[in-house]
Amino acid sequence: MLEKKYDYKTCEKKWQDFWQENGTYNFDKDSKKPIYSIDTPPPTVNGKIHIGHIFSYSQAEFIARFKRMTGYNVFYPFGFDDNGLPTELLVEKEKGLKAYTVSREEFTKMCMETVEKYEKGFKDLFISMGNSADWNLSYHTVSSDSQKASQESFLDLYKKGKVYYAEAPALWCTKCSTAIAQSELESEEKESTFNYLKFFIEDSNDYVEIATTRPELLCACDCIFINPKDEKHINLLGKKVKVPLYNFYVPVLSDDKVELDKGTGVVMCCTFGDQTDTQWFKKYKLELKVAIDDTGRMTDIAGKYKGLKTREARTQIIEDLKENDLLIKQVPITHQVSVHERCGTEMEIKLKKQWFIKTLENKQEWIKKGNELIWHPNFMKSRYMDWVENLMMDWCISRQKYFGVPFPVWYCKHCGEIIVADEKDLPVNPLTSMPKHNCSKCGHNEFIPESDIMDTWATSSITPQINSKWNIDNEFYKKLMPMTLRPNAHDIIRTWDFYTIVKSFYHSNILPWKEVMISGFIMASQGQKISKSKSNAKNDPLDLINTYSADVVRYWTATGSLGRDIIFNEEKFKIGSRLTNKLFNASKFVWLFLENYQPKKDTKLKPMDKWILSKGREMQKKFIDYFDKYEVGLAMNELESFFWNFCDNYIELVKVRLYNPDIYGEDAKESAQYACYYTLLEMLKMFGIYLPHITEEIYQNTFKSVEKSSSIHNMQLTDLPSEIDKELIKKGEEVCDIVSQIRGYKTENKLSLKTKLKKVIITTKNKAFFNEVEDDVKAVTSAQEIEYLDGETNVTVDGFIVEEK
RNA sequence: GGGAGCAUAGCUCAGUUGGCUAGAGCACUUGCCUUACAAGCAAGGUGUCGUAGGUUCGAGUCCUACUGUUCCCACCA
Repeated sequence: MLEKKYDYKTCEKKWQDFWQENGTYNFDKDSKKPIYSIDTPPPTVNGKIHIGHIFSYSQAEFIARFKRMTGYNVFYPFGFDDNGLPTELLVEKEKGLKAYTVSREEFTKMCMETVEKYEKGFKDLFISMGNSADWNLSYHTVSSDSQKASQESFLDLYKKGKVYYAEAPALWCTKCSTAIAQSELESEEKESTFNYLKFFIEDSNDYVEIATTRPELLCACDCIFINPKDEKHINLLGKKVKVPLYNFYVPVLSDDKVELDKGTGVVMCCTFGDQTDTQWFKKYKLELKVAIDDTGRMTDIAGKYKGLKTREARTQIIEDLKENDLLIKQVPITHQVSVHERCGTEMEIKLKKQWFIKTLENKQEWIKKGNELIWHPNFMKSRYMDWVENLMMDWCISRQKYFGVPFPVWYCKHCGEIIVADEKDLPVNPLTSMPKHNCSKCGHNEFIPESDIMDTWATSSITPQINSKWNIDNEFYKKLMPMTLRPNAHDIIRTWDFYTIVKSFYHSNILPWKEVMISGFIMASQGQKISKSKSNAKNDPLDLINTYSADVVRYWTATGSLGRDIIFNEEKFKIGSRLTNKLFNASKFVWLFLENYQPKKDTKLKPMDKWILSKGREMQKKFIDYFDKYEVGLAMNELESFFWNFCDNYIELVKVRLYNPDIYGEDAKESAQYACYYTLLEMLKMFGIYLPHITEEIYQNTFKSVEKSSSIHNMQLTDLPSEIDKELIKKGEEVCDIVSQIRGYKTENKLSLKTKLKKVIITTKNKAFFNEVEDDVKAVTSAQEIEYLDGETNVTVDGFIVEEK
């Protein structure tokens, strides 16, 4: 028996504990069922989980549940990405210190503690959302196993020549004081100023005008460029010009990349102002002049500006240019600049020795792999393709940071030879251990450890390998790889998806997964992203769970279609609450008539009972079709509208039969019981995907006594016992239509719905069918007599009886 | 500048490979305490399907162009 009211506050916790204790969602290693594996992205441990995470993770979770209920042994691990820059930034913020102010050991310890604290919070939140991951399969990218896998991955690439150590221009964040990768850039619109400067021509009183937004780089100027087709400036070619304030001379060169209509059509080249400068640097073998140090301050070559932050230097230099009559004019502009996604700092370019993974040389392969993958929705593939086609640099994986996976690398102090660790010694920390052999090149035995750590993505990009026990359990690896599905939001296609494809290809020449499912973003009202800075109590996951229940929050995450951004709209939560309330009440009601009922296969069905089964079967098919396309929201729409139809039309039609077997016969009751039993059971299973708590509560108190399965979530979806009979469905709908018209008559006449009608005249072309269901129609409309006419569907009412109270 | 998504009722959105008179919920109006649910039920009005062409017997759906909007990428002199 069900309680009178459903109390989510106690029930949700109760069932969450039950599932954990019973291992309801555990992966069965020995099962014979086909495996469906999900490569769940481990969330970055950098603070709070916001509603966007909940949205994206729930969508994938629905798939896990669906597959579990359709014959698969679901492998659904949940991990945490807890190493690298994001964690360091979090710890620095929390502790109010900078990593370099404490020892490396001490900082690492702080990181580990912080990570543990946050992960507990993350895990609790996902559990309280009813997430059905198998928590026994949890993993951490900073764990020893992950570090080992990550270092193995590095060594494998090293042996295959896919990773190299070189001095090459790399993107640099002066705030985080580390190299970063192209994928970690974000563009931001910024206000800036074009400063038109005078570059005097050697041995002349003439000058050439050059517009620059970065006058602080004057000291790093190597040359100036004109376009070879620039007739106005072509006579400058071969001459030298004097760099303002610094008064050294640089040559005038020409290059096609110079745009005639930008600025003055003449550009200064500094090492490095932007990506074009790095290309010119290589092409013309220019001199390296470093104006900005690792932390964003001016260097020696800046002269009097040394030690100033770049912005301060810029202001000073502009003052000085004005004073020396070298500044012609200033024009304000807005332009898109690349900033570091983690901190918003404008990106610089630095020439330093870094480790790179080759990505540029295999563009064609990345495109091929992208095409082999099945993308849900398909249009998201173009984001991947766009990214691959526009790749400019190899993937820089070394970070000048502290908390992360170390490179298993030393350098010979004598000859500089790179010494890598033996695979059997992994994981290693080169800072605390030494190579086991002398330098293979020069035989010396003094080494300098690599103190950099790896990009966090270098580890995250092998989650399929980590979870499938690559190099640990070969049989298991073969069973799981490639994984079936990678679900993630569209913002990390260029990182997670791309890098994982790169690694799997280099390691094993396979795709890491067969399919990817890309979910959208949650937007605040005006179509703005809900970022951490914009999240508030109104959309805080915990508050929402408290206010509406986890089931309702889950319901909300199933709105919309896959891949599309949706606007956060609280209305959906209210609709979800209504749905759960209705589901509970409908179940309670139906079970008034199902206590001690045992469904019989040979039950003879009345037409409307056949109708609801057939209509339900039709809905099931659509539901499954949508799930096959990963359209979890559209699948739920089908189920939901069927359910309301079941309540408002079907239950109303048969309730009199259920109440009164003495009048309508035991057969009529049994027929309705049969249809109710199966329809409700199947609906509960399907709703269970979205609303696991309330459906479990209902199941445990009702169907379990008959069905015996320990949890509704361990059951299989089964076809309703009926064919899809389109004719029958149509006829049944005509009955509903007639009933609705009769209700309309009562409403118009301000009558109660139970008012008895003297006579109802139904016009239909399906008189025979109406004859069969006459009891139901009479019961639901309180009509005492029904007369039939042949023609298009219509109904008239001939009088009513108002009973005295 | 290149690419992608979206544009349907006041709001949020469905509308499958083209096929009856374009749907749902919310909101709004009116009524109903009906032996599950008043957090309920019933009934009701609401549309140049962004614009302009095209294909077709037939277009919200396919094609072309345009407009608006969001996102991705490039552009940092």
